[in-house]
Amino acid sequence: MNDEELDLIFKALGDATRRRILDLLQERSERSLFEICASFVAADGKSLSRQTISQHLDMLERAGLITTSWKGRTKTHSLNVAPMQMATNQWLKKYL
Amino acid sequence: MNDEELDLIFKALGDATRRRILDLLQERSERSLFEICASFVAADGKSLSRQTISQHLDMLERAGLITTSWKGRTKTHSLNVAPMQMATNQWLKKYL
DNA sequence: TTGACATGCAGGCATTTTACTGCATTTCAT
DNA sequence: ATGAAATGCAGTAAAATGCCTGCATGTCAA
Repeated sequence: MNDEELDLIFKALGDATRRRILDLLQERSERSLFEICASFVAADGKSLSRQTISQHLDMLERAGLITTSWKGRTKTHSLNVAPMQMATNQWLKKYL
Repeated sequence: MNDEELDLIFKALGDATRRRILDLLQERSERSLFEICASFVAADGKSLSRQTISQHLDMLERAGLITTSWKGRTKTHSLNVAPMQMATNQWLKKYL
């Protein structure tokens, strides 16, 4: 876990939309991009464009916080908590 | 602890320079801007300008991660771990 | 009181981030 | 085989970030 990885993880967590996506995936993983968009609309009507959500998902994936796999023409996104746990154990822990 | 505060905290942590400043202040608090600059040079020779460090300190202060007080013509910076603890307890904890 | 010390403020510039629109590609179902 | 469904890719624009330089302000010490 080097500085660049910690940067990616904390930057990914530094946006309310991305934190909400993680919260969604913790409730239930294996969600498609469309399902995630729909959940945003359902929750508060304030919808972001599909491409915007997709970019957030890319950033979460680059940080290792989600994993993806293709099922036919849909790509499913799942939560991966390992980076948060590593960032906590290897850096944040000393402040807690 | 609302979304904006969590944004500020995680964004502040998403930069290696700022994490290093926090690490420095945990070793010993009540450091001036000049002391912090000097510690950076001493550690690896790779120095950032005084104003750049000052901007990082501003961001850390906006996130509540450091507190400041004036002693004559020097401003001392001290660590405040409360925001990290709150962010952990109120959001991050569920993933650990 | 004057000069050096510590910091603040303003502005510039390149890069990144966040949002969008429009078009292309792949895959499934009819 | 054709159309709809799910996603990807490219490009744009505004805002934020990270770095810098130069000048101004306030404070202590000789």
